[in-house]
Amino acid sequence: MASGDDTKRGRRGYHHGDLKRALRDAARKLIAEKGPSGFTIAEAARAVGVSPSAMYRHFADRDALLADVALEGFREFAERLEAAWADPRLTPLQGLDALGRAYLAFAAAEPAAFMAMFEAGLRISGSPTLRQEADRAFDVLHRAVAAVAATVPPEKRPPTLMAALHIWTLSHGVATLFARGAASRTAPMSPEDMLESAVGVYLRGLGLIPRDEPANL
Amino acid sequence: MASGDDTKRGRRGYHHGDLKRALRDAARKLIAEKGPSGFTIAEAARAVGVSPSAMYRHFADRDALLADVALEGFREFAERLEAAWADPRLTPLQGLDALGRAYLAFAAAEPAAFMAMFEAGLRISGSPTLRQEADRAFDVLHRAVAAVAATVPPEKRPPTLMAALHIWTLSHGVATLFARGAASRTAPMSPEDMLESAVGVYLRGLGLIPRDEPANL
DNA sequence: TGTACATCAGTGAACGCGCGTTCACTGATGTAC
DNA sequence: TGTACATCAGTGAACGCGCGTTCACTGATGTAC
Repeated sequence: MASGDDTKRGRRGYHHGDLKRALRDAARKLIAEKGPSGFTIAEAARAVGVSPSAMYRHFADRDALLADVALEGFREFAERLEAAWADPRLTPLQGLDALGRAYLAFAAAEPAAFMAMFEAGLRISGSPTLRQEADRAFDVLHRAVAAVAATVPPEKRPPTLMAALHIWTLSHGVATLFARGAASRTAPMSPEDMLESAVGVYLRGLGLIPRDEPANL
Repeated sequence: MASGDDTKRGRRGYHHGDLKRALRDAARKLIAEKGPSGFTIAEAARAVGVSPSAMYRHFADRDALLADVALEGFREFAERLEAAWADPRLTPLQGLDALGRAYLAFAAAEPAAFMAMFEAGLRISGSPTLRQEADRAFDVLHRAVAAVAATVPPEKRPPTLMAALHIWTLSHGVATLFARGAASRTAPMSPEDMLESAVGVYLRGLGLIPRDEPANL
């Protein structure tokens, strides 16, 4: 309460307070509206109420800002997936389902981050930090798949890395095709149902769900 | 043979011959190099050896050229899928596998078209022609899935539209994540193997491949 | 508590650039007679 | 076969624009004594 005017949100005269965050947020808003290529430094600066050159105190150049949006995106993405999976009330199967929903929810709620991460031509492997956060997100999925596999006798367990990659593929496919409107045809069901049904069939194929039982989440 | 100098490929003086096609091709080359947003009319015109304003005889504006690249992409895409599926020597299962490979091959061979189709923010449903060609591509997949389903007693057949959408999702996911380098981690197998194994598991889950047999393509 | 000074985080003018699009134009081509 | 004319498919100069980036600068803040 004593920390000063919170209403003005950091803008306190000549010095901004947290310009880096403000620019990143403005960039996200612009990217969400016009795509990664439509975003410009000039416009972001204008939105924040700062001169364009102020950006260079915080980012090397335009690409650096974009990479930062992607990095923050991967962080949030990993956090959301972890949060979805961490719920102790869920069975492994339910947890995996929650993970898929979190994947789609992220793509829908943070389109700018999602685009910066996957559609801006970013070379993820180019940056160790970026790669680390991206791997962290995938590892959650990998662990979830392993947990589901562990519900079955050892000799029946499929290779979990492969299964995790397959389910990642399904999630990403649904997210890009149906949850963000790139599909030509409207699907006859929601993205969430689409992903859940696909993963359900897939897990049956792996023998992780009994053949003739319902998914039983 | 008598049709004039074929070597000069259409450029025959003041009039170009087939400038529309030439511009589209140049655009594809540029898009492949720098992405849909990196492509400019000016550069395409330069590549073709024509003034920038010449474009306006053939396209309403920059977006129209891009949409045309996407449309041509969908046409070629549908043709490739049809060709892959049409091979009469293949069993339905083999045909479906060939379809998946054709999907990946297209994404790899024609990245510019693929980007224009799926990653340029194009509203496919906005244009009937575009939508028609996109649907044509999907219908090939739908028919292939139906053919695979038909190898099984009627009461055991899954809903083919849903299955086709699922497999489309898998194909698109593998294409975007692994065949075009957006993935953070390198997969431990080729995109083709990734897709084939995923579809294999999926089809087992649907009961279209016997549980404990190999895929038997 | 006051002062001098270093550092930090902005400004704003300027730069060169290439873009998409328009316009009146003109050279080339095709056609009617 | 030759000529007049309409149409087509280019030119090239010009436009206004907004961009990313640089630079020397200056106002605000923090700190040492």
